[in-house]
Amino acid sequence: GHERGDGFAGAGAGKRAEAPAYPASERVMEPLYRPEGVEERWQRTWEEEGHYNADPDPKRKSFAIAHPPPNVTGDLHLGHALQLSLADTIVRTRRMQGYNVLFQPGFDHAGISTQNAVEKHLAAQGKTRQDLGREAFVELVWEWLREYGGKIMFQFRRIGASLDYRRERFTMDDAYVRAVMRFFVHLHRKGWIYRANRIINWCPFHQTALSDLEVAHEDVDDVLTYVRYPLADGSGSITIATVRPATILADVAVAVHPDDERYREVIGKEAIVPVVERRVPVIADERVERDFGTGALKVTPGHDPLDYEIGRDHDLPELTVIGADGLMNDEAGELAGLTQEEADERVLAWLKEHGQLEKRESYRHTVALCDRCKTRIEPRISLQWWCAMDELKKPALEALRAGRVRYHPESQHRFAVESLEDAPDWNISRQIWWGHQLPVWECPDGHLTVEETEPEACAECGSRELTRSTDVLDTWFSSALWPFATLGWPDDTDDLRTFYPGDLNTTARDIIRLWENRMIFSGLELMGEVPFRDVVIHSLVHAPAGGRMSKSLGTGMNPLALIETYGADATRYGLMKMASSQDVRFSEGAIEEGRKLANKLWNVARLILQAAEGAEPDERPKTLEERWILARLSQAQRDAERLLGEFDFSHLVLELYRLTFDDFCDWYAEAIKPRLYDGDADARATALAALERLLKLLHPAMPHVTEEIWTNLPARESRLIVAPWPEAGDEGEAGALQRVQEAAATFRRSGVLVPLEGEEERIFEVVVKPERQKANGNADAERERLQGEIARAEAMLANDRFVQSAPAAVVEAEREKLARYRRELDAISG
RNA sequence: GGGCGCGUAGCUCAGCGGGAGAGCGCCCGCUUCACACGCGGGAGGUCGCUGGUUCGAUCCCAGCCGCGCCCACCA
Repeated sequence: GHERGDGFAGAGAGKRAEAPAYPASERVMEPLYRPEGVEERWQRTWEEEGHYNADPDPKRKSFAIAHPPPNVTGDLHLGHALQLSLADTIVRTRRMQGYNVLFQPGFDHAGISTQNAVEKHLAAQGKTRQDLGREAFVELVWEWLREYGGKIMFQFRRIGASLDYRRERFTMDDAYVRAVMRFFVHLHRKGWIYRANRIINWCPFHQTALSDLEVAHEDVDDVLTYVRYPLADGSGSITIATVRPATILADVAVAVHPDDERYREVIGKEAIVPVVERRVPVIADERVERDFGTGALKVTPGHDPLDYEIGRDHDLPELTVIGADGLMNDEAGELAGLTQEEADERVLAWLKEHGQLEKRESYRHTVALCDRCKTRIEPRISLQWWCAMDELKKPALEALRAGRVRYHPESQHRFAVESLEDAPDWNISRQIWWGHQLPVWECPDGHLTVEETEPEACAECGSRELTRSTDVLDTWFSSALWPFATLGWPDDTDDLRTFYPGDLNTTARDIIRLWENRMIFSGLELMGEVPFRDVVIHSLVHAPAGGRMSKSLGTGMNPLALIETYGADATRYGLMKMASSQDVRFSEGAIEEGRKLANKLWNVARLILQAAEGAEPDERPKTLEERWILARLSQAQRDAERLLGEFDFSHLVLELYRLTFDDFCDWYAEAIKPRLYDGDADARATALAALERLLKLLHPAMPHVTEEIWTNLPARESRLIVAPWPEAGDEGEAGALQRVQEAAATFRRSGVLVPLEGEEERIFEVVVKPERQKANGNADAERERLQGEIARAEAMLANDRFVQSAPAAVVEAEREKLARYRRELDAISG
């Protein structure tokens, strides 16, 4: 019963509208490029014309990205926007290169996270989920999804992400639920899913078990209490240190390190636990830290993970004095019903009264918190479902080690491998209300039957009185299936055959263990192949002042607001520019830069289009600057392809900026201006061809402005979004490129004309502006600089050790530099 | 405690063995028909610190100092 969100009014999924009427002639190209309206129009048009659609086609090579499904309750944040920008840039390039591209959208039900959001909302009305009851609560969550799901897809569309929105999937869709059930049953039949009573992370607020990965850690100021435990034989006492006096009631031993000289005599004796006056053994265990506190540890297997381990190994009983709600339970005797803090006070009072409180000191340490609600985690022994990892992770590790999945940057690869190697069995059951209920049925005799759908009778005793487990699955259990459950698995579908395995996954570092590794092992187990070849770990964008961006801290930033101000193209550009190292501070300037690039493109297009009315593009260069710009475009294309292959988006975008500003506008456009004004047909034709190439290169990163310009080009019957990516260009004019670039560099530095040997000098005549001539006034300073350079180069070349040991090319380059400096100096002086 | 990453111009960041860079900001000059959201010019840096390797180090190595993120059962 999930109604799909519809981002645009009237832009129904898959509805194909008539081609929109935006004839070029009716469009006025104003001097200032304004993205408002333009972007939405193209987003709608592309979608309506079906350019985002991915349909199985055996004749074409396919390219697929299953985009990470966001949490339905969340707003689009900068991380999403960045992720979408990166992936969409690749996707659009592949589409132009002729691939049958699937960019898969959808949502994650995000179990505890969603439940937490809805509970917060209820709390604001003074209600709890218990007030509603499970059924009504789950219905309320669905209502939320209907409200927010559409919002998020609207935001995805608004950044220009070319996802196939017809294929929107949700991890709670009926078909998806079926896949999740199949996965559970599959693993259970293999014997890899089992039920066990162990100490787990328990959130007293959500009243559920959590996996280790859902636990956050935080430093807090606490108090370390030193407590004397008398020895039963009256031979003295042993002092332990604890931050949780209330748990003393559940102590079952005191442990010391076997090699600790101080306690040699005590091992094997009995100590008397305060308050409850229980006699417990003093045991030796190597896991006790001699340097901490007194070196003696109170052992409380019921309430501490380490103590639990020690207790198991020493066959100690497991006592429990704290209940599921975090309050003291009936076992705590007269403290029952108290909060832990209250119980702490009572225990401390008892200790003081009996002279067993040695001292208290302030102590800063890290505590475990529920990642969602920040409630202190209560380690608790509890019966939960587990997924054994030993067999499951083997093929995944093999695939990672063999490079069948590669992480970018490579440094993350080792982390992925190591964290998978270390992955312990996975606690997959949760006691929350929102999620996939376990496909486990219990009869009155306690037999469990595991089936994908409700069985008629207990598999063991035939009883027909079956109750379904109320536990739900860890949300990542279902996310693990995303790359293929979205394509119809467990059925054998055309979609699966066409688009699985996919190519790429983009994600942040903190998701590697939660998601990436799990998609890899489940893909291998169920599909027999890894779900993607490459994983791009993108930057984490921090607040401008540093630190995490977070709505609760007030340091969040809404990408939609940026899009409103700067446009989606500029926002995409800016985010990619920022995506350099692993953590990066948000800089609005980067987005402003993107806006200027869009405006620059717009204006150089105006120049060419105004002058080239009626011309046809012709990519046959006649002059030096034409040969040069076409070679330069080819070079830029090669660089762009390489950078995309390396997933180096920040350099890609830098390269596009330089290409546009420095080379296309400042040099090429300036150079051809006089010919353009003169009505030179060749100049117009080549300019149109060059502009087309430029637009194609820029389209994946900045789709809207480029498409908008494209429609204004003469005789454009196809959309830029599906225009063929240029053939790897001819760079035969690399010589011209180098000559012009060199001259350009020289020219810029010195403001002096340097004639090109054997070339027309016209290019410089046309480029020269009055201001540049004036720059000659600066010749003294320039002369001085050149003289310095010459002296430096001469000294270097006079250094025998340099000449003999430096690579020949380096020495040669230095000679050339010296010659050039001398030429330049002559030019100024001469 | 472990892992990853970062300290380069006022700010955000490129560069990572042979001339210290970009964008923004700042200063100067330009409203001539693509763009003043522009163009040209300029100031501004012991490239975190200390050692080492090298003919030569911002770049490689080691050690410090500072910062961020992730992980971690010292109660």
